[in-house]
Amino acid sequence: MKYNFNEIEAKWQKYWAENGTFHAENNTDKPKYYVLDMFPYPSGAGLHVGHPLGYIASDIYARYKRHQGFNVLHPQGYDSFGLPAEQYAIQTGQHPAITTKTNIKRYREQLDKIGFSFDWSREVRTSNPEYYKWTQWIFIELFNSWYNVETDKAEHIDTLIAKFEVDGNANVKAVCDDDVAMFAAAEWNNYSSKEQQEILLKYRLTYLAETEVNWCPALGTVLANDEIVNGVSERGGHPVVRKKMTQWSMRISAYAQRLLDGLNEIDWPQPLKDSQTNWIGRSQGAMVTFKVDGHDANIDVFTTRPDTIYGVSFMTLAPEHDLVAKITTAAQKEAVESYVEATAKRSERERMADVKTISGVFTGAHAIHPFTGEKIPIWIGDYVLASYGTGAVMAVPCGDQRDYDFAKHFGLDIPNIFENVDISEEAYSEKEGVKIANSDFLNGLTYKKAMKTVIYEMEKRGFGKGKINYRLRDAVFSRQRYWGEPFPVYYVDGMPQMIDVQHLPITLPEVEKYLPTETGEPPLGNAEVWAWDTNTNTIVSNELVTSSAVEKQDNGIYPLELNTMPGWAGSSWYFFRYMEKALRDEHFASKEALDYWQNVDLYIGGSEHATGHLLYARFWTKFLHDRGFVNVDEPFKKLINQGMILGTSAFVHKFIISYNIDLKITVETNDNSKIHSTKKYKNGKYYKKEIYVSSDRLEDLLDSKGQVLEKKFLLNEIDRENLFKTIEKEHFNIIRKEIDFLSDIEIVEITERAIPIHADVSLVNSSDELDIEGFKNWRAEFKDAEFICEDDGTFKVSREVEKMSKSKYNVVNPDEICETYGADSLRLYEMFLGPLEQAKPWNTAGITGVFGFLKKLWKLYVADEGPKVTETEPTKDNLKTLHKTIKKVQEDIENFSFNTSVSTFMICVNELTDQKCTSRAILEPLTILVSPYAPHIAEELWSRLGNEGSIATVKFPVFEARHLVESSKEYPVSFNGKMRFKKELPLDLSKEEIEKIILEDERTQAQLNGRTPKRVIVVPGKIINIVG
RNA sequence: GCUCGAGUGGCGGAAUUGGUAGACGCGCUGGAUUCAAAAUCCAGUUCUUUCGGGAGUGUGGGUUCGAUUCCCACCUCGAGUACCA
Repeated sequence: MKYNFNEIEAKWQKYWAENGTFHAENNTDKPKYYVLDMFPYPSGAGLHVGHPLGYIASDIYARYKRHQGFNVLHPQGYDSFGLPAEQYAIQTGQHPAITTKTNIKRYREQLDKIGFSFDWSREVRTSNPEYYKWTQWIFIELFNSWYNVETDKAEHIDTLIAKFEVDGNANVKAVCDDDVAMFAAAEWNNYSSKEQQEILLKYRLTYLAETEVNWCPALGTVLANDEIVNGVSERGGHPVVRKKMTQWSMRISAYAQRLLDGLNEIDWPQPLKDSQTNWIGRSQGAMVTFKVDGHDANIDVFTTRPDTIYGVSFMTLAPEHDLVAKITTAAQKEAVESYVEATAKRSERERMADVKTISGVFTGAHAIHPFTGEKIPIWIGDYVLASYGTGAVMAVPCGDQRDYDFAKHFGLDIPNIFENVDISEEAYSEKEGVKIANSDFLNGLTYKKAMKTVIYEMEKRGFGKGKINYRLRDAVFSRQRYWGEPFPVYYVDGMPQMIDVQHLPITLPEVEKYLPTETGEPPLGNAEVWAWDTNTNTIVSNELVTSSAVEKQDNGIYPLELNTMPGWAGSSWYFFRYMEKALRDEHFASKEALDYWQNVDLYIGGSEHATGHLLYARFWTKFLHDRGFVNVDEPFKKLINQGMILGTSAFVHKFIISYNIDLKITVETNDNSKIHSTKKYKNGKYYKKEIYVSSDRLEDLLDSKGQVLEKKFLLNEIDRENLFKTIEKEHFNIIRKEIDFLSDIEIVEITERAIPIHADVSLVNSSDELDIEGFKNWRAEFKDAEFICEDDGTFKVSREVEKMSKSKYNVVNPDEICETYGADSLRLYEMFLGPLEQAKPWNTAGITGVFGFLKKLWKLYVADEGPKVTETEPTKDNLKTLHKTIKKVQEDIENFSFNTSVSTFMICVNELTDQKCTSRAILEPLTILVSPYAPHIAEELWSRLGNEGSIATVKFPVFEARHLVESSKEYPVSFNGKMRFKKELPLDLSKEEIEKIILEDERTQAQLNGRTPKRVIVVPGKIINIVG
């Protein structure tokens, strides 16, 4: 019987679905193991072979853990809110919910074909009200929380109010806005409710504030910092500008230190930890206050080098700094204003692209150096960022290259405060290896000592203090989009109010259009039924809202929030939702479920989420932990980044030869004399011939960019000759017909070039040969294409590795692979390509290797006539092969080295085939070993061996070392470290015995050629090395 | 610029604490089978060679009996980040 993979795979996929084989238990004595894949966004394009890589790896691990006796949770779901569905809705009017549903259906079909062991009974979709009810709930809890620095965790806002009522805010240590005013308990108690709410907003973990945001006009929404790449939007690459807007923000900055510390507790790839560390950007230094001369104003600066304070010779403010307008002198007013205006006009991208140009303007004002009392000029310059620190720097040109360049450019002082350091060429920015000079009480001190001393001194004198600054900004949480979670928020008198939890979910309203309103409000502004009735606690028509200010009456009906939540809202807690299966309406997950499953043991996904999803998910987990809703502090214990699968693009080379011609015309006059003339035929017109040339004929003629090398002919002599014959036939004959008296045609100005064109990879076979007919029929423009082939008549394409994408015609669809080779082949091949973490190119040609392996595996169990497994005792060799394989495969899975275990299986099957093994004692355990990788064939063979039920939870074979014990070893014998020959020797020989035997060997004598060895190194069981 | 990661046959890659470099697979070459093709099977396949051997893991040095593996310097490619005071 043949290996009929299509039949087998369909059969077992059906079996698994019908029997709920992979449903995880919530009540069991088994140890738990939670394997999770990063949340997929169901895009319209469907999956290509690159997408399932991580899913296959996690599936192998999940299946392996089941064989090891674990209760495995391996769920899957969809991050189904998001921009593409909405963009599509804007273009077509199709409701995003419908496209999303269609896309999910397609995803599911594709995933099912690959044979994953997902527990679909726990599926999650972020756009389902049943799910986002709890996203809204978390938002409300964040609103009702503040960050207590003393306890170093989030607490309910009530504990803060209690402190205010008793003590005011003077002694409250909280993470809050910079601009909170001090008040006493009595004042607090006398504030109006609105005043109290305004103050509390400055403390809440999610708060409404006017912030400078990244506004993307093309997308009509704001973007978070991690959604911008190189100054343009990550999706679509549209320009982004700075704009002030009232927005919901998340006080993630409160968690900066804990997010940093937590990295030490988790098993994540170092580059990913590094990028989070960078993003959080902790820097230790001091906050120093400079007085402005002649004004009642201070400039606070943050510096990491307070030890260099005596080197300050000027200050620079960001052009956007609040003080700029106030302190600028009349004489400088015009220059400053035009500079500020010019900077504001420049987009963020321009500013970033142009790092080299130094620009700035003197304000005319001076600051007072806090130690020396000297007057130092205050400048503005766009190298100072408004959004970092205080938007102002104390410039120390001798110690900072940017300050140095600025000073040089504008001719400002560069005092040297380093002992024996030359700063005539550049600043000295090293911290170590130098002593401070010209700095009064800091003279002679090293960096470390000077830091301590100067901070102590500043704190004593009251104009500075030690401070840790973070680059991490609070995260903007509002999006001006339709397809996202609505906020459970309505507004009374401009103040946000939370809707009571019992009335959730607040479901997304229907709208006519998915675009912003004419007045520039977000798409929800188009909804007609989008107001909150506090009497009935229902959503009612907007018309019922009365403006209390105008009509002086309050009917209890208020407008709802028009923004929606960002994409990362739903994905920041979904891993907890999978734990709960039954009572999803009552809680986001039950206490029992949370206690049992804890957190994700293994998380596999791409590194592109380093500073987005993976940071936000950690933030929300820490918050939920602080408030006692979950009992873990980190969501993902171990994380692996799978590498990208790249496409192997195929190129055909279009060779274009173009030329002008001169015509020699002979006119016979009446008197039979002849006039010869030469003229350019149809001025400006030239002839062009396009032809496709097989890539082997182009070799060495193209440079690295695919351009034809100068002055070189692209084609060999014969090809050239043939080509011109064709040209003559096609072009010249036409000309000859048109013009009488033509005596000759001369070709002038020949240009040749070759253009590589992507050909669809499905038109190319494993030997890089193009299916010419297929190519002609592929697109209309190739219908009449002509080809110069190889001598054997084939046409070869050239190959290049690129990102897999539609536009490069190198996308490979997993469905087709499953159809032709089966899901088991796909799974094995994805793993076989190379290490999980590395980027690697896909080339469908190679899949025949693993496909052949599966057929060979099948033949070990099933002969043409029927089953061939016997009850015969296994031989020693059989057992050795099996146990070698058990050992290696187990080690490989535990090290996530899946590519090497596929090789191991191949070796195992090759050996057993050679040994003609038919023994059940060997072949039965082998099915279990293979089952995590190729589950369908494993199930089929397992059942053909007469077993009942699924192989999924059968115990993994146990490795027994005794089967690998050897009595002899084939020693490699090296001379000066180079292996020259091998010799089989018993393993129980002593070093001396080995040395004696080996020196007597005639091959040793031949190698030594009469010399006496200086030394003989014998490592028993390993190697023999003879030196001399 | 800075921070990470990686350089091994024609290609994907293997080599577990320093111990036989190139496992396994693709491709290629030759052969068997076949009317023919596909499929299958067998042999070979790092380079070089006067067929004894010699060289060889990005380059140059070092440590060692022995280095793809450890150390130093450099080159190339990839990823992330970018005026962070």
